[in-house]
Amino acid sequence: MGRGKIEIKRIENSTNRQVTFSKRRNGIIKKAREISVLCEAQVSVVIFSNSGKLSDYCSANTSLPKILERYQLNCGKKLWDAKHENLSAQIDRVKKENDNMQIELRHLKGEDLNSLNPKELIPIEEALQNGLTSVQDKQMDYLRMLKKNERLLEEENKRLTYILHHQQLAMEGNMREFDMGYQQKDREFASQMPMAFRVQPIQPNLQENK
Amino acid sequence: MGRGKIEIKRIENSTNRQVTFSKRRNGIIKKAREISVLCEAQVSVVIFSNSGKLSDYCSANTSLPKILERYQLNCGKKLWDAKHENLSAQIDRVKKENDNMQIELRHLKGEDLNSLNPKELIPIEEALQNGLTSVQDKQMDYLRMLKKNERLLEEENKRLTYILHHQQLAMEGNMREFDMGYQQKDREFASQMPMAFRVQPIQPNLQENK
DNA sequence: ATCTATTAATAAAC
DNA sequence: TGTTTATTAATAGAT
Repeated sequence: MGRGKIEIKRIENSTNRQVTFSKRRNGIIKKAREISVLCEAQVSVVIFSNSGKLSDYCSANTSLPKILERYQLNCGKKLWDAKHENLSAQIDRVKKENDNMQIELRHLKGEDLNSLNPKELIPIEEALQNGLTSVQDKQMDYLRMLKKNERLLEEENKRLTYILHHQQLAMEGNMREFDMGYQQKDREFASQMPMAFRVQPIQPNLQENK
Repeated sequence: MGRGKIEIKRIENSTNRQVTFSKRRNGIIKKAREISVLCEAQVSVVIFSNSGKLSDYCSANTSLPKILERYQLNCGKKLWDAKHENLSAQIDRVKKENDNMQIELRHLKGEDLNSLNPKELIPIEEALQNGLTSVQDKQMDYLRMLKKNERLLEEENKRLTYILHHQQLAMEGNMREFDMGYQQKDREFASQMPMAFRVQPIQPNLQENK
């Protein structure tokens, strides 16, 4: 059907192939639509062109998943069950892991101990002892850190109080000597103050382990 | 194309419909084969007749699952993923549960404590204390039970030794008095022995909590 | 199923 | 890509 008869074999001319694909694809989809209407058939057509372009048709009142479901029921072939089984197996695996952890957790919380014999209690007791030691060590660490910060802050406090006191004294002095000129006096005050008591920024390491 | 033109609408005559279905189905599958050869296309056709009969075609060098896989990749539509999504969601849920338990377990075992602040350590410490108390209580239970059984067994031991001793004495007596007839003696011996020392079955309750 | 008149599809050209 | 047209292919109705 066309200007000449063609053999059914790969069309070598790429343009021709592309054109023929387009026409015939439309033809097939038209035929599919027609048979589905004329004969109340459920039809699904999926076509990938040479270049990877997808075309598909599915008769009205149904869907590709429905047709595929019916396909599986009808001929018993598995289309996606392989994946399905993989996922199911994975669920089982993870659930089992879950159960084991659940049991371990319950035991560590002192539940369901009656299902254990005396020998099985020993490693649990050890784990609890170790855990408790670790947690209490960590708490001690925090406590020490807090104490240390407290000490630092107290020292800082003292230092600031001391400086404040001296500044007040100095200001009172300045007030009295106001008539005499004060530039010289200021410089003298600064050089007399010990290094350790000059105001400096300090950063207590409250979060040293973060 | 035929002796007369037909409208594309349901064929009412059932025989006609059946015949037309058969012819057109063959036509579509032939066309599918042709396009796949002429244009190197991948084609899948699935047709269910009105009566439920399945016909299908899939181009050579591929398979329906492969085409469907490609279909999903290509157009993103979900074919069987609705089913899989349930399973995937379930996996995610269980995995998350898993992770949480894992973290809890690690904390109880004294690991990864640096990621916790001091307030978060408190409930963990309490859980460990409670767990430890429970486990040690249970161990004490077992210990008490063992001690109790030991005591019972010791008493039983004494009782059996006592009976054995008396029987030996009696047997020696019997031997000496063998000539005189022993029926009467036997009955006398039995009535003389105190109730408490007659052999009785005893069942130490080694597993009283099972 | 097979036949065949007729319509439909389409290859090649534009 | 879309249209045209000569030709082949598909098929409706009959057998």
